[in-house]
Amino acid sequence: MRAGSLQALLWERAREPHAGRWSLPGGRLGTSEDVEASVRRQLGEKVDVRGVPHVEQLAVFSAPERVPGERVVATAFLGLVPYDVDPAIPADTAWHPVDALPPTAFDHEAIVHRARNRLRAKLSYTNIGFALAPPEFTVSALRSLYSAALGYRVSATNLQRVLSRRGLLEPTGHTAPPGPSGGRPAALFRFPGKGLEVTDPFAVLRPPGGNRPAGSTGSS
Amino acid sequence: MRAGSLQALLWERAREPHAGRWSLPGGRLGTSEDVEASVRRQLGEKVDVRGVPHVEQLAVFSAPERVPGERVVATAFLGLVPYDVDPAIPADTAWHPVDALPPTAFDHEAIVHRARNRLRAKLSYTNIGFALAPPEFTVSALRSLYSAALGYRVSATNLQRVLSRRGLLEPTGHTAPPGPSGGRPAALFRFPGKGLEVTDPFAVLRPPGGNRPAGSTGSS
DNA sequence: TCAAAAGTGTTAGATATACACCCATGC
DNA sequence: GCATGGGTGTATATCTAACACTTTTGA
Repeated sequence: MRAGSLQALLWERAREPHAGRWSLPGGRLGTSEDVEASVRRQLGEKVDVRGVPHVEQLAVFSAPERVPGERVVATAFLGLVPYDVDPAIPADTAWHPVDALPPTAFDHEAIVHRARNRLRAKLSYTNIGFALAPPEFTVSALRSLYSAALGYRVSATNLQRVLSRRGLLEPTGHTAPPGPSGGRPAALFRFPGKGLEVTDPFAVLRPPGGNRPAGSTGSS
Repeated sequence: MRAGSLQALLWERAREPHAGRWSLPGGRLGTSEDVEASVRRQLGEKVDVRGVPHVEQLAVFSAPERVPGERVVATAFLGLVPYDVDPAIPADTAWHPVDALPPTAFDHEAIVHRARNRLRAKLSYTNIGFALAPPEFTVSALRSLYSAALGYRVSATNLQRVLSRRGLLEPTGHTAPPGPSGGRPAALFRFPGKGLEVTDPFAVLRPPGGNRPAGSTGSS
């Protein structure tokens, strides 16, 4: 997520198969780590990205011919980095807009699009924005973020109201200086939580009584 | 799903490790099949359940010590069978209520609970009920199904209205005969679609315009 | 004083639950 | 006729998008 569009970090393959095409960073699972630990390790070792605020499983891709040669089963992950973080990445890697990917290797385009859909869905009913936003931000910066990720124009007015109602916007008391052409200085906010929370679990078909007890999320 | 409660098909382990405990049906992935094909094959071969209307990936379980001995990575699935189907299952397998499981092997209890949570969520925003209901059903039968799966009392009145609005209830024109104590005969309905569809994708934070084009689901 | 950006008040629409009331059948 | 289960009509509550309007700054 940078420069006003949702972007994915891809790595240009030097060797066959699919030399010259772009692929997602990844690697083999070690014998003493689980898949999430493995993803975080690969991100650190291969593209030097650390401290990713949120990582979650997407799906297993296992079609027998998805990769030439011996069958490879991949567990795909969605990992999110705040838009103000710009890690030093190797020369053969680059960020690419998710809506205009270069030629990709294997089934990695499908994986990226699946990740995008997951992100879009969770922006609506969770606090997942915390993983894409800097520690402090203005509502209009958040509006740009949501617009870029969702693919349609989001109103800052209503975004603030919806997120405030859910307790996802905490004023820090600070303000950001206005731009060169003036304007009222924007208040700065933060996300109160640091982990993923489901904020609107009963979007429809809610249980009777309408009472929504305070802390009732949990995902087993 | 049978006898008024959500149930899972488990298999009693005869051998160590975890002999006597109950485990989910499963097995190794073949070299020429993907994970979904493998799941359907295992269900057919091991517990003689075929034609499962809906199967979906849950998550990968990969903790190094989840199974004694050599590390085993499992891709867990949620599979649903209509409540009127009662396949002939082997002697060492049985249906168990998801809310009162017997001692389970490995991390299978966590997997079952995760599956239950996934089902509960999707009952609210998809047509996943089609996989649990018979071809034709009354609204009150559907009410029992939803109540058992969700764990709270669902009103038949409102269930009918909500599902009708979404186009998920199609009258067949037939009626079911009343019970021995009388009562108005119930109309029979069917689910129009046979595959999973997201019916309420924009529960919150919907895009501007409010126009929800007819066929806009898709999950990549 | 004016333009620009931020933020608030208010309205209207959609969707859901709750509950009262009517319908059709068996005894 | 009356009990029983099925189905509809009608509030009411909640949440959201839309939009007008006010606030605060720089030139």
